[in-house]
Amino acid sequence: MILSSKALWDAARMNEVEYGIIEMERNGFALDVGYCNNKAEEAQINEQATLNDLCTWGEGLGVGLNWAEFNWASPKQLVELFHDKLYCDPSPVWKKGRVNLRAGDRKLDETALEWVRDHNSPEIARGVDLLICLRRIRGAIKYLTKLPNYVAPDGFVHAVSGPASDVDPRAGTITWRLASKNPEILQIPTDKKKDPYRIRRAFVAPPGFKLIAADETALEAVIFAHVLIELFDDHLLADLLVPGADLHAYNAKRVYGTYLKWERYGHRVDDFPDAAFKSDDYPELQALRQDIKAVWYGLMYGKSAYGFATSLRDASGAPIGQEVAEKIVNALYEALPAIPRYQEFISDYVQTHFGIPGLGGAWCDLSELVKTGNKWDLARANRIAQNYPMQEGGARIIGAAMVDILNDPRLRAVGLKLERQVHDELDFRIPDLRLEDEKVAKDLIKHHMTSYPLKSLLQVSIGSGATWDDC
DNA sequence: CCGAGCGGCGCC
DNA sequence: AAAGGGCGCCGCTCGG
Repeated sequence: MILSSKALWDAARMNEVEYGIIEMERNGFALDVGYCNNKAEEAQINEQATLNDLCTWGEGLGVGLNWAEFNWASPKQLVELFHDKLYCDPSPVWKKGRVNLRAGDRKLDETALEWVRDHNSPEIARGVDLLICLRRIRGAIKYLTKLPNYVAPDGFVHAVSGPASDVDPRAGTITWRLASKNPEILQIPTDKKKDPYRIRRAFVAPPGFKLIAADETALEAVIFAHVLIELFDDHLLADLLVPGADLHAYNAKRVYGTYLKWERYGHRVDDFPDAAFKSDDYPELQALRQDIKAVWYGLMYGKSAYGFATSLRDASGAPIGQEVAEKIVNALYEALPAIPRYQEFISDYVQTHFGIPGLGGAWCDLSELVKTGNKWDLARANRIAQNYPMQEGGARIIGAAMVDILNDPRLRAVGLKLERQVHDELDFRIPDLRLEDEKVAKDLIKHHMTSYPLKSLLQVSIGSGATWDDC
């Protein structure tokens, strides 16, 4: 077993997590209905304008479609338009990987649409941009119009959250993460580019309260670091996840500089200080840091050079290709040798035991996939197993923190209420207090969120404000 | 008319 | 044939 020592410790808490979830659901959260209505109105006006533009664009194409009847939300009609009428080559890529073109698959999600846009005339590109814009607007309208419907008579929204169980109809997951529904508060947009209407500004502190949001820093990476210490006594990753260190800058320097010997701004990439990789003065270094970060998280989810070959782009926007992708992945393995070591360990473990335990001891059964003898099933089992200990571990750690916070008499005394759990984030409301009381509450929250017994260092960033967006 | 299946997309 | 883990919701499509 990898980490069963804490299994009992966690089992004792899982009951309490159930109570914490119920309390959280009962607390609910406040919603600024006026904000939702105003923004919905604004979005609907933009939606109509975009639809008009699309209609005009369509008429200019001369492909003989009935634009009054055309449905821009229909995948079937979009395929007909772009591929049967406009003869655009089908995109080989989509958001989560490659498209199986030989099987006749067609994708027109945003990633695929961008590929179509970049491989066709400016006229077609304009339509693609309008369509992407329309989808963004409609995505926002969905939340802005439906969220107010969930406000209960007590003035709060009470979403449903829960852990996975065959007999439990509540939302939940195999990794013991929570899910949420009615409404789905875990999926509220946070990326400004994707959400110009700032939906999180509608998640407000009720009168007399303030919101606090506390977020575990790089939670799954910290758990991974712990696992590497437990398994191999390898402390390198843990040392890169302490205050002052920058894992992704380290990786960018080692991979692109030390191993690939790339230069930027006339110097080897590894000659720059870590801080340069976050500096607006060096956008090319920022881009390298972003890329290696994408590789990092891709690897965490089982992605391989095959996938990076098309998902990573060079400066001109072209896919980097298999050869460069392999170089980058191999260089990252050299920079952090415990990664391939972990992958081999997990692969062996899964073949021997037909499953994988999480950090907290939950068992993930993979026997169906392993025992078929099919190499693709086995590869899928390996991908699941690579990630499972971290995702399950994250759920346990945040669950334990929830319990400790809810049980803390000092936090109860100041009236702290848990509103949401977003996998590695806990959101609260607290009565408007004297400043020093708020500081005490924040320190206690931080304490409980960093107390899980790991050999690596948990860190928390915490913010407060009048809306979730401010936090 | 309804439900299943799926494409697309938001979050971590 | 397959090459990125875990979710929930909306809209479209199609068959019963």
